[in-house]
Order: sequence, then structure tokens, then C-alpha cells
Amino acid sequence: MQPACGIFDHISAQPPLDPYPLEFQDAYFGIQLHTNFRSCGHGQCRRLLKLKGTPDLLLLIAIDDTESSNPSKSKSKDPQHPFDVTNLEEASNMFKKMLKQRPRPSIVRFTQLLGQVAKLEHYSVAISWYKQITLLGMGLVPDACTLNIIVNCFCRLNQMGGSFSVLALFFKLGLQPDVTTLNILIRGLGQDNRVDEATSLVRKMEAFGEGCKPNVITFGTLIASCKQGQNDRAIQMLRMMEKNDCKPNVVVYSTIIDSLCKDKLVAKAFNLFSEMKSKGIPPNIVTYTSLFQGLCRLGQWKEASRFFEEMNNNGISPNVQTFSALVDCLCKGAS
DNA sequence: TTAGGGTTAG
Repeated sequence: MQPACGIFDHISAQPPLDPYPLEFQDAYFGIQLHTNFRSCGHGQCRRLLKLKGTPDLLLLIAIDDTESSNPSKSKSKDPQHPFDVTNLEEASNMFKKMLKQRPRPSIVRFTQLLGQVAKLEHYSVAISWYKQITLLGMGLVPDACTLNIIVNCFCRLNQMGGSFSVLALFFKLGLQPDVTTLNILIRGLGQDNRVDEATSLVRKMEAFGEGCKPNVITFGTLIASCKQGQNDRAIQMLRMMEKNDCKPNVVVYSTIIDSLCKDKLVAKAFNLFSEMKSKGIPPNIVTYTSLFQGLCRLGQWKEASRFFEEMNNNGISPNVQTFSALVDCLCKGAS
């Protein structure tokens, strides 16, 4: 319960988890109440609320752990081939089938399906199905994979209160969030224009325990959350990651280069381009396209043409984005 | 042992 408390001093969540600091004891019920209870009025939800503060949930977890710790039992249950659902209807049919199946499929199997639904961008559906399978009546207890998917679904829906409720649930269930969990939250905060909080979270990540050290994706996400006009901040973050012994890669550099080009700071972008090459980080088609577009937008056709040639000489072939950028500039009459 | 996170156009 302890590692995250300090972090919440700097992250504001929304009801029903106020006030801080969180004790986490209401987390499980909080998320149900937050997303389900108000609208559904089902008996199951009422029962859930009545159980608040009792050890029933823990008992249930203990029962589930006993079952899943028996390898012979769990192995025979589920063939582990991935689902091949291409649309929501197929996924929905599969979900209904799984609900009727006896013995009931494991949480792993349900998690696979939730992951597919989330990939299809049906985030609300994934959350709704998650709630169904974790209601006490079904007795399935989510694992860290399940929760990561749901944290991401809330983030994608721009419902950060829901995301942080699920983070609290990690602790409630004795699960360890990992760097990916936190990266998802950082992305969500950034999209919600809460870059200060995202930065604060990055600085405190290691307090979450082992496996939560910020990585190149953490910084890449944070840098990508800097909107136009925040290039200095993005570059500061680049330096911050280097100080943290985290080597920037082509994605990190390309993100900043693109942002500089969009702000017409093409010379600065080329400085970073030189910097990355001097560090042995080879630019890719994204890097080249951003710079090429930057030159085209300024109407620097000679330079653009020379740069296009350089790109080809370096074995990078233009793609549809490269040509679209060119066509767009020509149509808009940059000169 | 299943899944989840960062970059380019219009």
C-alpha cells in the first residue's frame, strides 16, 4: 500500500477517490460505483456496495489463487491460441460463449479478449465487459495484464479518474504496476493537457517499486505530450532522460525534430538531426519526412531537393507521407 | 504468460 502514496500528492484524481491521500480500501468498490452503479441499479452492484469493508473480496481472491496455482487444472482448461476477432460482433459472440462455458475460462482468456476489443478501439465495451467478469458473482479476479488494458481504455476515453481508480486497484489486489502501467498513465495525462503532472509522475516513478524505472518509452511519451510551441520543454526532457542514463532513440529525436519543423524552426531541427547522427542514432523515414516537409513549407525547394537526394543516398525510400507532404506544400503554393 | 506504452501527410 505504501509506495504510491507520495505520488498522489501531485496527481489529482476525480471522485470517487477523493479525498487524498488514498487508503485504497475503496478502490475496488470505487470503480464499480464510478462507472456502473449510478446507471445500472442492478442487484449485484447493490450487493457489492453492501460488502464494502468486509473480507469477502479477499476471501474470493484467495479461492481464485488456489485454483490458478494448480497447474494441471489450469493447463487443461484453455487452449492458448490467440483470438482471431476482426470486429466487435465477433468479439461479442465470443464473449457470450465464454460466459456460458463451463468450466469458466480463466482470467487470462478473458484478458486476451479484452485486449482484442481494446485494439479495435471499443474502449467502453472493454470496460463494460471487464466489470461484468469481475463482479463478485462471477468470481474472476483481474491480473496485472487485465488492469493494464483497462487503465489504457480509461485513458483513451480521456477518463483519467477511472484510470487512477484502476491504479489504486493494483494495490488493493496486491499487484505490482509496472513501467507500462505508468507509461499508459503518462500518455493519458499528456493527452489531458496535464504535462506538469505527467512530468511529476516520471520523476517519482521509481517509488512504485522494482520494474518501474522510466525507460525510453516513458520519456518518448512525455516528449510527445509537449504540444506545439513547447519545443524548449521537449529539449529539456531530452536532456533529462540523458541525465537519467536513458539513451534517446530515433523516435525521441524524430518527435522533437517534427515539432520544431512544424514551428518553422527548421535550422534548430537540423541541429538535432546532426546531434543524433553524431551519437550513432540513424534517422529513419519519419525523421527525413519531417525535415523534408519543414523545408517544403518554407519554400526552400533547393534545399528540399538536395535533402531528398541525401535521403535516397542513405538508403531511405520515400513513402506515401513523404510525397503527400510535398504535394500538399505545392498545392498550397509555398514558394 | 495472457497484454499494455512513444514519431511522419491530408
